[in-house]
Amino acid sequence: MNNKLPLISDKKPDHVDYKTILNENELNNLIKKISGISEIAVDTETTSASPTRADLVGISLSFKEGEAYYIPLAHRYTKAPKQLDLPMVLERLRPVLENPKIKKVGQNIKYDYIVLKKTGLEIKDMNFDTMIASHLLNPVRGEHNLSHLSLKHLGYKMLSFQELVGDKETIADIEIDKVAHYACEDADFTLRLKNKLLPLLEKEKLDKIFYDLEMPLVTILANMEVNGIKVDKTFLTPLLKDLKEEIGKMSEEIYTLTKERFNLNSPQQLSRILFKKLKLVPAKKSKTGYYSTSASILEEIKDKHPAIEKILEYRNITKLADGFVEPLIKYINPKTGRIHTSYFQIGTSTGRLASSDPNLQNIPIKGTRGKNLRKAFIAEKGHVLCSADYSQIELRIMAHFSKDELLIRAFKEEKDIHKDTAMHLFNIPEEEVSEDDRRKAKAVNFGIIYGISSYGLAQGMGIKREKAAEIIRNYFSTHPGVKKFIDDTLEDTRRKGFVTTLMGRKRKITNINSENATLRFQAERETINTPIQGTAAEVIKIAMIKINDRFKEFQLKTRMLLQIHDELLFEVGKKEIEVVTGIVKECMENAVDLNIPLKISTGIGKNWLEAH
DNA sequence: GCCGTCACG
DNA sequence: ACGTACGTGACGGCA
Repeated sequence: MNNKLPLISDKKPDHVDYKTILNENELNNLIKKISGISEIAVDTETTSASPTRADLVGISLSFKEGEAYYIPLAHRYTKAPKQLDLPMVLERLRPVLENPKIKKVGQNIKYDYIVLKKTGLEIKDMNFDTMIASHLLNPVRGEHNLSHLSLKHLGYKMLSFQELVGDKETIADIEIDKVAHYACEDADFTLRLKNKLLPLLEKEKLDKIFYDLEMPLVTILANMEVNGIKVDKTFLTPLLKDLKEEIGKMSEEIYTLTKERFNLNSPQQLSRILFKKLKLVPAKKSKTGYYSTSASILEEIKDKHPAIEKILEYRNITKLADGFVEPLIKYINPKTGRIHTSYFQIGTSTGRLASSDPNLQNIPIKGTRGKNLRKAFIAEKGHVLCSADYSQIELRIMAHFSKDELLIRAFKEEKDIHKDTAMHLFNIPEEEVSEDDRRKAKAVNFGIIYGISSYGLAQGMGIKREKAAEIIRNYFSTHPGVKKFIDDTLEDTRRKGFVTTLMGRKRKITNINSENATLRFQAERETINTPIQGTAAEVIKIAMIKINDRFKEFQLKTRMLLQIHDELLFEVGKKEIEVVTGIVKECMENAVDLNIPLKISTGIGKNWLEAH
């Protein structure tokens, strides 16, 4: 990395030329200047941090370092000057922003795309997002905002948004002159950053994944957020009422059994009741002074006291009510009747997406009660939901990377992979593999993907560590290809200090040579898991781009709604079901060419439970 | 703000 | 002997 960065300072670039556009004459001059350019940085100022709720306050543009323009549109403080008419400005900017031959540069440009799309303007050719570029260069959390990047790569300390807005409600309440400088800096610095970051991407050979994968994905994610998913409020509201009633009843029953009222939601208080007052014996210690009350611990002492089972069920129901049903109702947009999640493209260190506000990547599917919740996610009238998910994508990728004979053969012959693993692991013929053998083999396969350890496997299988160690030895002797892949990957990473995925995404592994065994083991598991999880993330991203292209090509109305790591969910017009299913299968299974086949399964239904 | 807990892939 | 399965987001409690 470049270690000749300037020290923290208030140094600003010399000779900046920032202008505010307040009348049509100035706008005309700006448009004239823009015609013929090939690249422009765009930044919108808005009233809220959430793009689906935000209103536009102003737009800043820069097409040359040190030169930027701010077009105020909706500043509303007393004595605010008259500003240009929004529809008129949009029509003037449309030939530029919708021109696919002019490259758009932005910092978190998905945000600006959504804000402008709501006004009816669609940015075309989002070419460079400095936030995404920075994350590719170092996939860690929380170091990719504009002020951080400016300091790191340009040596400029920017005025923070907080310093600009102070105690005022929104940016619309701040004087145009102040905002103009801030907004122009945003556009100007974004353009300057692009010029710094592109050579770095090229040097690290990250430009291909940036231009071919991450940037095309921005528009797709933005549209998925704008699409949202329809949620049946009439299903959730009575469900919440029932759950709340049940919670009330259950807590009374528990207090009776424990002969004391306390805050059931407090792990600390619950721990005191169970392990001090009732003198139950926990299986594990805790660091923070009281014994853990987690489900796995309580499961083990379930038959020791009648309250335990009730507490587990209480937890289950409160999790549903407080963690899912209530927030989901709140997140239904009154204008659209739909929930618009937010996708975070730089949210993980492996290249997966993250979903928030609300997180729609962790909607329950396992328990009977939780599963039911998926009935609330429904299709628009005349439509159905179509779900498509990869079968065993991570194990298939492990098979590809390791070239392990048994794994490759199992996938080529479309075997039940866990059953197949059990056969070889326990050396028994197929017809003698019991459900329990299969379950054990499944835990081993999970372990392989996570960077296996005897301790972790023992926990996952509910057996002794020594026994787990023996199973791992067996696995490696029957799967020498996997063993070699793990050894080679670790060796390579110890030398280079980072791991790579199929398309060349890198993750720095800081502690791979640490003296501290705990840190080193953690680093080793990251080393094994990252290429697997990261490549799976790339495969589905490629599929999303291909699917999007085909939908456009065939002018389909089907909308992509959700991505849940190895699953895509679509809202399909009833006439398009067959053609969509075909496209989705073709694009997902042929996203990349590996030495094992990729397989998906699809489902159709009026709600998410039925479709999955 | 951090911790314990728990939902998902 | 060490002591955690990988990657996330979000809740309520507590300091």
